Amino acid sequence: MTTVLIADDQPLQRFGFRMLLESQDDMTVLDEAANGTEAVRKTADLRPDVVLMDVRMPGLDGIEATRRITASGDRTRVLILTTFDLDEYAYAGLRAGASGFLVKDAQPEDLLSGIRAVASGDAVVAPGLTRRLLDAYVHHLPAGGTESAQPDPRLAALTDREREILTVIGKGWTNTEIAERLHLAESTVKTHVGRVLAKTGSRDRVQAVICAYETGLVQP
Amino acid sequence: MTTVLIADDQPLQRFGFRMLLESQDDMTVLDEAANGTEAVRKTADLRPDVVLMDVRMPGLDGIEATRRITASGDRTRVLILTTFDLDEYAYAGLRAGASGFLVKDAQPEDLLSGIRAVASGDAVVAPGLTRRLLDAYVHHLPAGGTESAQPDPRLAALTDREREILTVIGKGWTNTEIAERLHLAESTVKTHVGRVLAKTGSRDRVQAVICAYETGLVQP
DNA sequence: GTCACGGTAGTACCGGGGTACCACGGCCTC
DNA sequence: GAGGCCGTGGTACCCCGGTACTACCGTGAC
Repeated sequence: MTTVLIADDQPLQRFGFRMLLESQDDMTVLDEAANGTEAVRKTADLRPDVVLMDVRMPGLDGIEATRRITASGDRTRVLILTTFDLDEYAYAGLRAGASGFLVKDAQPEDLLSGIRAVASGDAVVAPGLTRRLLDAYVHHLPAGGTESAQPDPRLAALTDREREILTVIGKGWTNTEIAERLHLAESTVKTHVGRVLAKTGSRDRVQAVICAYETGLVQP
Repeated sequence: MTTVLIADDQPLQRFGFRMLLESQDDMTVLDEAANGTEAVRKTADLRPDVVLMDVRMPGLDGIEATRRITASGDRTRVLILTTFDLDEYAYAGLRAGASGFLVKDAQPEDLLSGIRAVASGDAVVAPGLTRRLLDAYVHHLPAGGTESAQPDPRLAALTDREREILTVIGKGWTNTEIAERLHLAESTVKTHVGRVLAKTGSRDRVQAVICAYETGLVQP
């Protein structure tokens, strides 16, 4: 019997998860949490096998909650769920010690099998992310540079992080949103944005967005 | 007995809604749709009382699907659900003929009562949005009439001048530059820009640029 | 005539964006 | 060890962007 704690700030989402999990006879939902703080506390109290963790939550977010739970030394595994398949969440989540990372796009059966996999000590990553995670980790290695497909010279000077920043600028995120969603200080975001503007020759973020579209970094 | 069609691209979300609705003895879920096209087709086939419509869906989005459903003259009511309380969706959704607009933050009971309200002909709007909607509608009433073969619904409500303004915003011009090059006062430009943002559902000019690219008004 | 609408223009206000700095830790390469 | 790059963070400052509200004029519809 696998015991699960559901951490999500949306009541409807929790309801759906609970219904799904309790329809399985090898799973029990011990409790629910509406934010990261609650998740950490209830995990310490209840010692579930798996915490189903949403990333975006008010107060303490899912990533930081994951970090605290895995740092506590408990054998509780964390399976992170997010609405979007944003790489940054995956990196942060896995670095924080999560055992798995799924997008809410998943089929119910995938979630269930993901929970079972995580409970038994395996790791699980959403299919669409696996390749990009590998790419990113390969890129992290010193040898990595066979990538001659640099599309546009304007992007050549950007570091990985800066390219990432440009991407989310291209999605219309404000500095505050970038800071929140990438777990950075707003001052750091401003530093990055400033460097992106300088390197791409953009006067402001509007021109940076245009640059992102023109270089194909983001697409309509 | 209220019949409902669930339109959402996320299987887990659909599952949650279905479970919630079918736990009520005055509601029946006729079917589910994973995108806007499916939603329109199944609505025409099944004639549900209410369509529970997600905004973000691949292919045809919830707003456009809503427009087609309400334009068909059926008595089917559309209740739009979105993850975020973004005003732009609300404006566009209600302009498209939706009978209600709720955020997924809502309590399950709120969703249920919302469905009942909509089914009985009432309108329902998420509490946090009501005030802002009223404020916006004091200015310009919903645009009626002229929409026909407009490529993108978000541009439908724009006047010629406003479309022109959006185009140059998409070129990265500042308000000052627009004023100079179009021989206008900067205050006039601001007025136009403000209306463009409201009508396209953009929070700021960055999102307006994205809108311009996504609608094809400007191209990379 | 009057009403609605589009285009123009103004004022006032404020918050976020952008800049200019500086600083520190980690890592890699001489 | 020294230097450089990168990512992170901070402070202080200024200005543009966006909003709210008001106003006038011309045109077309009724």
